[in-house]
Parts: sequence; C-alpha cells; structure tokens
Amino acid sequence: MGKEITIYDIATKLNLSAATVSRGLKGHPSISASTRKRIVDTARELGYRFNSFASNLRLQRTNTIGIIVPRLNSNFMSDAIAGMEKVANKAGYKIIISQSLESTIKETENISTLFNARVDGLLVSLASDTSSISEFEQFINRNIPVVFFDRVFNHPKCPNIVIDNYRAGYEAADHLFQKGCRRIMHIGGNQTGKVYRERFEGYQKALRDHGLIASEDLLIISQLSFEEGTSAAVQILAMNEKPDGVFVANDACAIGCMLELKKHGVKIPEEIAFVGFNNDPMALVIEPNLTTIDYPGEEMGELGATLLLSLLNNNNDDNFEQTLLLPHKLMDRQSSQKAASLEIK
Amino acid sequence: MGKEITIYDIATKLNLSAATVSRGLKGHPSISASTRKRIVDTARELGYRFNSFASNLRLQRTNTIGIIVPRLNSNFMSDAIAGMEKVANKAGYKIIISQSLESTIKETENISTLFNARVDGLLVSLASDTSSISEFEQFINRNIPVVFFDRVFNHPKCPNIVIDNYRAGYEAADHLFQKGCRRIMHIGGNQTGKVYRERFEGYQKALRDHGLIASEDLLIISQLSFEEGTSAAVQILAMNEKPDGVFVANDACAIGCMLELKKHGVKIPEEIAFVGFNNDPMALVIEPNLTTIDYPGEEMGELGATLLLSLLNNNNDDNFEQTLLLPHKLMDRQSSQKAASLEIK
DNA sequence: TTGTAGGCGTTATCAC
DNA sequence: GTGATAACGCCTACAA
Repeated sequence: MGKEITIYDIATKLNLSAATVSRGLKGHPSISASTRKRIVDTARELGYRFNSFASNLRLQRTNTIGIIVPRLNSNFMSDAIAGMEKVANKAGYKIIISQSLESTIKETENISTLFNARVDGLLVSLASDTSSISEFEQFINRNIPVVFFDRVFNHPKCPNIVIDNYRAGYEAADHLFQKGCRRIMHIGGNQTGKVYRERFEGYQKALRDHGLIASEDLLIISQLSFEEGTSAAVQILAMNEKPDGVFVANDACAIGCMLELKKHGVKIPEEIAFVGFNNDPMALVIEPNLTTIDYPGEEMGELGATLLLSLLNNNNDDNFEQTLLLPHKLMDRQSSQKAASLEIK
Repeated sequence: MGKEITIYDIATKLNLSAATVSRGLKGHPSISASTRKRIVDTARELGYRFNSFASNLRLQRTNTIGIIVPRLNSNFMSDAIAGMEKVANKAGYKIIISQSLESTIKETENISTLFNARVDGLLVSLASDTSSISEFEQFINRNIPVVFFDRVFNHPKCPNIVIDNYRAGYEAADHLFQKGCRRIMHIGGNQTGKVYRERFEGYQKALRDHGLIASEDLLIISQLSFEEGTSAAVQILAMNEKPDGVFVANDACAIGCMLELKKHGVKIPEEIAFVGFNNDPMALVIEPNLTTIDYPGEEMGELGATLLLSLLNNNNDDNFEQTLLLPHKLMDRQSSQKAASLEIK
C-alpha cells in the first residue's frame, strides 16, 4: 500500500532528471559511472521497482510468450513446458500458460486472453478436435509469430515442430511384424488432428507393405486413457480371433490394456505383443517392460521456444523451415526384458 | 505492424469521446444500449484490441498471479498447476509460471522477475534447500499475498496449504507394523524443508510407539529419484540384517527400489513390504501394486488459487487460517492385490 | 448520458 | 553527459 517509488522519486532525491535515472538504470553508455552508481544505490535504498507496464506501454512489447496446451498434467506436456520455461527464462521472457482441456471453445477463450495480454508470440499444441485455426489469424495478421508443436496445423506462416508420427506408426507396426505378429491391432486416438491420424496411417502402410490387412475388427479409436485401455482389453478378450500384436498410440492406454489382459492370464508378449507410444515412465515399470516410441518432450519445448524467440528477434519472417522434425526412437524393451528375466532365474 | 486501433480511433469514427467508448466497452451502466452497441460493433469492425498494459498502468493491478515451483514436470506439480489454472482462469486471472529447478538461486531470480511483473499475488512451493524466505519480504511488505503450498514456510502473513506429512509418515510406518514388519527402514528426502523432515519424524514416532528403534542403519536420505531407488536396493541387498518393511517418501524411488529387489529375487511384500508416497500412476502398474499415500494435487492447486484470490479481493488480511490441512489417504493395495492374484490363478 | 482533462511510469527524441 | 518534453492507451473525477 505504501506508495510505489518511481524514477521521478530517485531523480528528485539526486537532483537529476527522470531521463537520466532511466538511462542509468538501464546501463546506457552515455551515463557516467559515478552517476550510474548513485542512481542504482538510491534505487535500492528507496525500494524502487521497475514498472514493466509503463515500459511495455511505451515499448509496445511485453517480453512474454503465451503457451496453449491441451492439458498441463501429462508427462510429455510438463516436460515440454519445462523446456520452454528454461529457454524463455534465460532470454528474459516470461511465459503465460493456459490449457484448453481439449475443448476448442476454451481454446478460443485462451487465445483471446493471450491476445489481449499482448504476448509477443505463441507456442501452441492444439486441442484434439480443433479443426481450424481461424482464431489464430488475429496473431498471424499482425505478424505475431505462432509456433505449433506436437498437435500442429499446417499454415504457411506457422512453423511446426513435430516428430514423424507416420514413420513412427509404421515402425511400431513393422516392429510387431518382425517379432512374428500377423494379426496386428491398433488402438488409436482422436482422428480429427494429424497426430493420431498419421500414426494410424503409418500403421496401415506397414501392414500393407507386409501383405497384411488392417481390418476394421482390428481397430479401436478412443481417448487413450488408462481406463479405456482396460475396456479395450475386455473387447480383445471377447474376440474370436484375437490379435497377436497391438500397437497403442500411447503408453497409458497400452498399459491399462496389458494389465487387464495379464489379469486374465494372457501371456505378454508371447500371446499378444505390445508397442506403445511416449516412453512414459510407467513403460519401465510394467512387466514385461513396454516397447514404445520415445519422443523428446523437453527438447521439443526447448526447440519451440528457441524458434519462437528467433522469430521475434530477427525479422526473417519467411525464412524458416515450415516443419521441423525431431527424431523419435523405438525403444525395444524385449531384449532387455529377456536379459532381466534370465537374471532372476 | 499495422497500427493498433485504440479507443480514440473508435471515438473518432463515431463522433464520440474516448471516455464514452471506454465505458461502452466495459458495459458501464450509464451508457445507452444503442450507443454501446455501436461502440462494440465498431470495435470489432476495426479490429480493436484492449490494451491491458495501459489499463494495468492506470489501475495499478495486473490480474496476474505468479507461480513458483521446484519443477513443472512431476505428476503432483502438473496436477496442482492444472488446478490453479482452472480457478484463476475462471476468475479472469492469468498465471505466470516459473520453476526453480530446486535451486535457491534461480528461485530468487524468479521472485524478482515476478516482482517486477507486478503479479497481484504469489503461489509458491519452495526449492528443497531454501531455508529462509527473506526474498519474499518485498511482497509481504507491500501486502501482496503470498500463499505457500506443499513445500511451505511458516510466516505469520502467509497461509500454508499442506497435508499432514507427520501423520502420513506415522501412518505409513504404522501400516507396515500392522502388517507384521519389525525392521522398518525409511528412505527419505532432503531434510532442509519441512515436508520430508515431517514424514521422517512421523515414521520415527510410530516406531517409538511400537517399541521399535529407528536406527541409523535403517535410514537412507536421497533426492528420491527412481535411480536412487535402485541404489537403495543395492544397499539393502548388501545388508546383513535386511529390513522387512520400507517406507519410502515418494513412489518413484520406492518403485525403482522394488524393481531392483525383485530382479534379485526378493519377494515383495512377503520378505520386504513397501509403502510409498504420492499415489503416482506407476503405483498401480508395479506388481504387486504399491501401497502409498494419496495426496490430492489438483485439489491443492484449486484451493491455493481460491485462497489467493480471496485474499486479493477481500482485505481481510489477517483473517485466515495460518495452515490449511488437506486430507491424505493411505491407499492399501495389499488386499486388492491379493484379490487380483487370486483372480489370475 | 456524454465530454474534458489529467495522470499512471517509462523511454525516445531532440536540445544543450 | 544530462535535461525537457511528448507519447504510449486507458480510466475516472468532475463538469456539462
């Protein structure tokens, strides 16, 4: 409640002008060292704090970047955000975070909040059923950079940071084939966005390449929660011709499914082999360990933030790669698992 | 790059004053419905966007709350933050998040960043080795509310939101005793802050109450990572007199330890029983499922944000409970586990 | 119901 | 090396 100290207060006390104080505080070269020291000391003494609004208002920028994600509380997202925070913080930027909770409506609200907050740029992973990015036009039209990551949307002005979900899906299914599976099932996510659709398409292609059919019976689409994994297992148990391999588009769901199958005596991977996606810590806990696609969250966040910052600083508006592919990696947990079980004996 | 539209542009276009436009946009009662409509329509037409700095500068508040946490990417934290975001967003507040990465130095930097960003209030979970909160005095002195959660610090002006770690530690150890354990080990975290110290003290008390000794041999202090769980297992395997029960102050570490012990043929819980802490999703994946202390992250976040907002709006500066205890719950996974293993047979 | 005027704190420009 | 001034866009007492 005590009145805030401004540069005028410092100026008055030192018989200087506010302009000089401002320059002194900023380390402007034209201020003598002794004056600068007096200014800085007095500022501290009086308990001065910089007023970033006034500065923002004057400079027309905020040093803030906005982040919109579907959910904050997933392993991948919190890693990604941790990476962004690191990079942004080091560069003197603050981050404002909001979550859409997978709702396009809430996403739209978040967009306009961040728009009004005048963030300097935006890092976005879309809600799963967002099918248009017209809401982002207001940013794009003003040359405020928007970078999509993970759940992306193609737009000539917006860089994308992703992994090659198509190839990863292909590799996952191919891996199961190489292990001898011939009835390979897929449990996939919402097909509105690109991510899960591409994983699915990669899976289909792998099956075709091996002369297998990706039949409808071998497909379940869900929200990929742990619980839906359990339900999927129930469906599998009821099937006449069971799959001998399952590629699940995320680990939590895969593990829910595996646990339920194991509970009913299904041998994994002998009877049904699994490949998941995300390399969730749980994948190393379940037995047998889950083979999965590793996918660098923190790195993706760092890269996204770095890219956004470079867009902010240079004006090379069109001088970027449209799509940045980060390497993913299939973590084959079979071999290590066999080694582990040998050790136990 | 196109010039920003201001209320003056709208005013000019409509032959009104800026004051009227300002009021119209805010829904001020003294503006006629028809005028308001013309204002709002014109604003939309011209692509006006509200300038929150100018408003902030004028109103001396930001509608922003700052959050400082040790790490963003833990289950508990991302739940807690998700809860805060929900509440804050609903109340029209933005959140700015920063992580200390368990470093008191970075924490101090974050504090001053948020101080300069002039957040209206602060939600804080401290770095594990922070032992003084003098850095927060600048907020407290200005009556900017600071609410601590999880990793808290007692200060007459700062509410704390926690669970009863002492009791939880007591219950965990007591549970092991009830299951028949008599050499009960503790793997605890950094003892600088209150959280892990209280869990440890609760454990000690339980042992004393049952006539057992909490000997030094039965204590390991670590950072509680998964990997340190593995190392702890190695230590246990090397012990002459092994424990028959272990209370670990978090699940990740407990599970790292259990997996390694299982790899070496130790039967869990028959030879060594475990109780963890956090109710991490992994606890339901490991076999046998891990008995653990459940601890509501999202709720704690919601409560923290709600409390902070109430402090912002009322001026009941001293009219709050110093410490809010949230209920925790010991999730006994033994019984369900036995049921599950029966089913499998 | 609407308008006038001044100020929130900083910084860039121009002058000295 | 330092100072005076105006401007950033909004809001609110006060006046009409």
